[in-house]
Amino acid sequence: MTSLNKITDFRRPLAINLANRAAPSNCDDCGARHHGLCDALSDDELGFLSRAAQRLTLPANSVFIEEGEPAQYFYNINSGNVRLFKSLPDGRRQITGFAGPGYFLGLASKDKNTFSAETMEPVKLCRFTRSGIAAVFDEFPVLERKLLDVAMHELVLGQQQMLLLGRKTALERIASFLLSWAERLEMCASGRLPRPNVAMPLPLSRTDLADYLGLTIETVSRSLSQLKRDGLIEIPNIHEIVLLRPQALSDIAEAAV
Amino acid sequence: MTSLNKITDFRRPLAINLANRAAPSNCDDCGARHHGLCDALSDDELGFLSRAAQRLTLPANSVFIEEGEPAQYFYNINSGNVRLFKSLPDGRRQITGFAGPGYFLGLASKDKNTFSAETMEPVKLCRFTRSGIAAVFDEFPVLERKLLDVAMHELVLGQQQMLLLGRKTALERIASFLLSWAERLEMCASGRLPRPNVAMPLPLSRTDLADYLGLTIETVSRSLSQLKRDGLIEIPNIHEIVLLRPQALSDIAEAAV
DNA sequence: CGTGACCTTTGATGTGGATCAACGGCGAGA
DNA sequence: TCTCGCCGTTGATCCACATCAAAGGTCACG
Repeated sequence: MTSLNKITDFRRPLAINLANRAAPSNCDDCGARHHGLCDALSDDELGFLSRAAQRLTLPANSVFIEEGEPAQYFYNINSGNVRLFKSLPDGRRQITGFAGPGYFLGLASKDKNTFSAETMEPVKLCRFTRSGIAAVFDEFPVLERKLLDVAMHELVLGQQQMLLLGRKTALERIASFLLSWAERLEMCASGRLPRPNVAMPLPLSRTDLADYLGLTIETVSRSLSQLKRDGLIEIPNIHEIVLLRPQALSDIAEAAV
Repeated sequence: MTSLNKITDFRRPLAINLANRAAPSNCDDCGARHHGLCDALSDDELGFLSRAAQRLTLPANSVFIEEGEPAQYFYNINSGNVRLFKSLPDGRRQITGFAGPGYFLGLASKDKNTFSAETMEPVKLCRFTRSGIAAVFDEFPVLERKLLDVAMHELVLGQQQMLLLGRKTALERIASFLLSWAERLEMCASGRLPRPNVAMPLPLSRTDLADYLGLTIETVSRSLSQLKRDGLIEIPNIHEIVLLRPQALSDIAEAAV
């Protein structure tokens, strides 16, 4: 058995992502509470799942799902983060979401992939064949109910992002993003605003941020600088942000009048 | 039995919409092929469904799902079209999709509605309670597989729209929209480009178009005029458009280099 | 057939964010 | 420690689209 074929241990977070952002999930290392399918699965079910996948390790910045290519596999991320995006021929890029440990990728593609996925750091993931994942669903119909829930949550997030991209100003986009990122990291007290004065890890380059928010890196940088000038955030270093006044950020994000 | 409680005849198109645009579907009048759940349902199943809904008739321009309100009901549209949208407090609006006969609405909302829905013309629809729709799912698990398929298609459409809103120019947005609308109306030869020189009904105001594409009505009007000037489309009247050169439109929409 | 309300189109002007350009900070590698 | 390359920041300028304004078009209604 080669390393590529090593059986996956599925007793790890198994949240679902169906092409996009998904329910919050963290890797074994971080200690945070996990969400997703694993909550619903028995040991037997986990064992069954584990017989259907291959484990792979990918270096940083490798594109393992390419838009337009035949959709052969489904992936479950074990560690590391990936960006999901669509591109235009002239190089313009729109990041449609980020996927971290526990997310599923590729389920939305019927025939050809409709988006690309690229690792942002070294990534470990499990690969399912089409028939493998179908067998999993046949065996555990409960998965489908769960998946449907997550897919519908994805639709809600997609609508939020459409409002952001279609109608919000640069500053509103940045404020909205900071709050939604805090929510994704479960830094919000019971679904409300994030707690202030806590350093929030932000493992995204300015380029990623710009391509996610439909802006340029210069505008992203300027908007962050303005929020810093106005005392709403602090930027101790490039990969951390401290939210000083979450309520003020929320007022900007939602264009409170 | 009041008219509101009249039993629905579910022997009509029953495609699914989960908050957004959905798989193509047309009403009984139009004669086009229908997609969706009805393909998968027996007469018994349709009968079961019919006992779970109320039928309602709404006038034009009535908002029957309001963002932020408690999510009590699910709806299945029988006739007429509705717009789905999110708003900001200052009145900016983003239409996230349109739903026509056969579409389901409200499934994505867990607690509060995350979007609003407004009729664009007089609309007949069926209303399900939360427990009613749950019973339907318990009775016919096949529905869930179908719903999952449709939800995933919705995610794909959502990603397309994010690319449009985040990275495309006004002209590219209009061209993309015209092609996707033709696709929705099933005017495309086997999933390819729409047939040229056929009048395409376009029952949207310029305002709706602008709010869907993240533009202003003036920019929409100017872009359509330019396409007309360049000989790519004709506009016989405000509610019809003829695509003269679909390939050229596609080149613009996809920013072919 | 006239009136008025509303929508669309077109033109003139304004502006938010893109583009172009220069500089600075930081980590890798010799 | 120096240098190089890559990012991120900041400033100057530009431009695509928004905003402001006005003139048709269309349709309902008396």
